[in-house]
Amino acid sequence: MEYNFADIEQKWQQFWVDKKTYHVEIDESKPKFYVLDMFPYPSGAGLHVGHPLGYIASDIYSRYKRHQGFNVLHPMGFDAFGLPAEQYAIKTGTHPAITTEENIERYMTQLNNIGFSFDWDRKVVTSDPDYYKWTQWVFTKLFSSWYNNASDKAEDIHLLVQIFEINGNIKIAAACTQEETFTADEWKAMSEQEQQGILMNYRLAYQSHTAVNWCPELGTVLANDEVKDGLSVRGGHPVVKKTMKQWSLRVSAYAQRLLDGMEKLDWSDSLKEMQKNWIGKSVGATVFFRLEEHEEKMEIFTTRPDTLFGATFMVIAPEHEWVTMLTKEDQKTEVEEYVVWAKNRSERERMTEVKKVSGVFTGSYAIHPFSGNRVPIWIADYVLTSYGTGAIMAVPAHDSRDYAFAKKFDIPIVEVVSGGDISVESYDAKTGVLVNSDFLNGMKVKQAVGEAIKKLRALGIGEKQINFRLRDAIFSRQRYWGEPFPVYYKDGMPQVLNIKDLPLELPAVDKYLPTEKGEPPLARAENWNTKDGYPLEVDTMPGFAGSSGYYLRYMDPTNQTQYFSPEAVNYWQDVDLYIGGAEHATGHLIYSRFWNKFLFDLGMVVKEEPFKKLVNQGMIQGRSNFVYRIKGTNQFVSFGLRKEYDVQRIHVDINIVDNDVLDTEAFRKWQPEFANAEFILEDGKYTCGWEVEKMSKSLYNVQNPDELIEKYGADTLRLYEMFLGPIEQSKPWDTKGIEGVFRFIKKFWRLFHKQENELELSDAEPTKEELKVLHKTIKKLHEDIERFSFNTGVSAFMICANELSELKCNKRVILEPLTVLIAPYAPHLAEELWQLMGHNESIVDATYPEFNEAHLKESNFSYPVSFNGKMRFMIDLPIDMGKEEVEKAVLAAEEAQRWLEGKTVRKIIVVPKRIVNVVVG
RNA sequence: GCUCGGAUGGUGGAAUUGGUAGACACGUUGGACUUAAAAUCCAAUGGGCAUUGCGCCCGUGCGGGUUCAAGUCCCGCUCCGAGUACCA
Repeated sequence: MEYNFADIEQKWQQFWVDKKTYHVEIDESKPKFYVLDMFPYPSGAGLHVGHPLGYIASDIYSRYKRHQGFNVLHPMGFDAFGLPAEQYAIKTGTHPAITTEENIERYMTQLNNIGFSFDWDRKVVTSDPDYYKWTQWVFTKLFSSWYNNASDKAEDIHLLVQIFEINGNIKIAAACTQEETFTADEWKAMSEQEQQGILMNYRLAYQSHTAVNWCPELGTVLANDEVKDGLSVRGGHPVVKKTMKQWSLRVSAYAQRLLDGMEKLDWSDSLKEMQKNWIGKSVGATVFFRLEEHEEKMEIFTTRPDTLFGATFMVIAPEHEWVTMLTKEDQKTEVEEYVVWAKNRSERERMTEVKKVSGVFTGSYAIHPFSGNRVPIWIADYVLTSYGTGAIMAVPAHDSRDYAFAKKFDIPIVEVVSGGDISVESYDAKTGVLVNSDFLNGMKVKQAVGEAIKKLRALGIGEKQINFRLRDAIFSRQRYWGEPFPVYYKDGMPQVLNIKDLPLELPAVDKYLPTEKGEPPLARAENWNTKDGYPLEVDTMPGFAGSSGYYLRYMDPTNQTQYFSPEAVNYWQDVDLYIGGAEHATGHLIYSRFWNKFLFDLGMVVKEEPFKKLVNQGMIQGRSNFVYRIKGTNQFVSFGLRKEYDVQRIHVDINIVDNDVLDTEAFRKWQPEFANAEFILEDGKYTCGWEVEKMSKSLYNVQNPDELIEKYGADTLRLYEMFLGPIEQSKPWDTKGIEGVFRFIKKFWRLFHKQENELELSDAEPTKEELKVLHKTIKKLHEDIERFSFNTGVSAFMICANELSELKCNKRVILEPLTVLIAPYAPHLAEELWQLMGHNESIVDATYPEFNEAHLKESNFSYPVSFNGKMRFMIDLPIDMGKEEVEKAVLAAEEAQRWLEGKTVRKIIVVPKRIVNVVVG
């Protein structure tokens, strides 16, 4: 008798395709439920065991919701633009579209082997012109919109032009990079060119000269979230700052809404925290300082206006536009040297040498707005151009960075908030009483902040101000394999294409490399112009362009005239459950929310937030194995004996290690250099060492799901991935536990079968005991699935199967509901059993078994009895017994006597249906 | 540095509201079945002491505390992971 998973799984996967079991359509008669996975980038390496983890969880949840009568949208697609395919193209000349297509095929096969309930009719591929048409279309909308801070939403750029024509930009409250003001008359007097130039400062998709993260190795610009520790996230190449003309998205306009929107979301605290930090709201004041020898006033931003009297110097960034203006003749050489040095430092150096204090005095002074004192102006690279105004007032007594700087350059440190000891270190806390601060003296920090701002406002030299760390997203990439911008240049000014000219398809190029002049690969394309001969943009969009709105396209994936129809979005609304990795916290998940809010402002989507609930699956780490070679020899010593020799630890392929025991023959064949390896064994075995590391090819610890499916079947893989541990936790992959799940599946199968693998079910009435087992399981599974505790869910199935085996229960009334219960977890197994039990329809729409409390009713409860908090014995008592009787029964119990002997009972705690604790002394 | 997680047997983990710590598995050991292997089944399995039976003591990273009762709550540490990094 054997459970033949290979045939059964094959059979049902085919059945699902033939019957279109997972195809969904709008169905007004049912409530909708939208379960989304973060779609993968189809890499050449195929799936490893870590990828499907989240997909399995979401698949279980989708199937569960379907059993409960929901119309479930559970699509899958591919984030298909990206660097690896392009790098491969550069090496081999193969068009990235071809590589991508092949990889997608492979991914789909692998995914289908796991038995997912995706509706492939809704597949979305970001590199497909049918799809990126709409990415381009949204870009044109962003280009034609500005952000009105008064109405707090995006509006059409024509409305802005109308306002300019009436009032100029004087009264406008907009998210913009425009600094100069102009009147209506001035606006009207401008040339078309000039007007377009001004509008660019308001558009939500805009072009500007900005300092960008340039990665020479990749030959492209990267967004902030694509750079970590001064290196590119993809590839780990160095990144430098460079000023270039680039497209950006004005994400910062939405900073406050992105922050506010999170409150209602059912996301993990850690993820919300990450986004909050990334958005980085800080409330403070903007203050203008007069300059001693110039008309201009220097604007600074501070979160501590209360400490104004402690400002003993000012600092501007080395890139600040006033560096030359403020530099005095005798400081010139020094300043120039410093600025050159600071600019040439790589981002990486600048980051790793944070503690190194450097700077130079300009020779100029500002005038303190309250005291009238002269305040020296310094240049230092700890002040960044990109945040605030690129200039600060330095309060060394209450800011650790200013403190370090003042100490190094011997600048006075004046305490203005009491509470610390500024002779030792700065006192940064926002508690204490103001001193040395004229009219602020005696106030608490919070009050002083308010009073200082009041005074600044009265003097007309300052204002309350909110700043965000969130930067606009740089949207240009100097690469080939991305969406072309729907943009052409007319007299040097960018214009967007009309929807009828979309999609603008990627042109053919002879090589996937920059041109000799250093232009991006698209510049190689022949006749890369509009029909009218205007040159097209040669940059392409970044990876996050296509992934920002893909969840919307799933709702109506084949629509040729619209991004998605109003009917579709009104029905599917938003994503109810989104499962994916936390690594997208500051990238995709911010961009997507921005994208959605923009479309919400346009009235196209119905929910302001796209992802109601979000679950982060933890990473699956690798478990590496090691062998120990005695240095300079070809002798390998077993783990336990390694300390007796001078050894070198070497990674060994986990596929030739079983339960940490090395297959020495396989090892000799593994790599030529080990062909003559000799082994020093322990107990006749070679035991390997192990360690949890990243899952990576180079560490020989990659587990491929295909091999496991071949050996154990998809249902076992599904259950095992869930059984491994909590979904949100990172955990090492260790194959040895899979046997236990495999045994469980076979055991489950055996409940329904007799020796010859022949179905044998009894139609007898179930016993009380059997009903209890079933209903206990129903209850447990319901609770576990709702709190995404899939590991305990699987163990509940195991307990159930163990108990039913013990009871030798093969009754239909028990096993039939159980089959439905397990269907979301092990769909192939469930379908087969369901059919064997005589059903002609797929199990996917079978009604989920209902929990009946009555079956769990007990007449007795087995009380654990503790003495002074230590559990000593159990006592069986009627469940409805009153506290006092319980007390009596416990004290009278035979087992209790030895604990009571010679002691006085001080207190008895009885918690009904929980515990009894007797306090003796 | 800051923010957020986490630490429970040989291993993965369970304990949902403060109430029997170690569910469920893996592994290990012993046994049954078998010519043998596989598969399956049974038993033991946190540490220590006692094994003449009942048993007893210790035990959830460390040190304190609250409580009849703490893995769970509070205070102070240590270590590990993730995010972030001169954000004024």
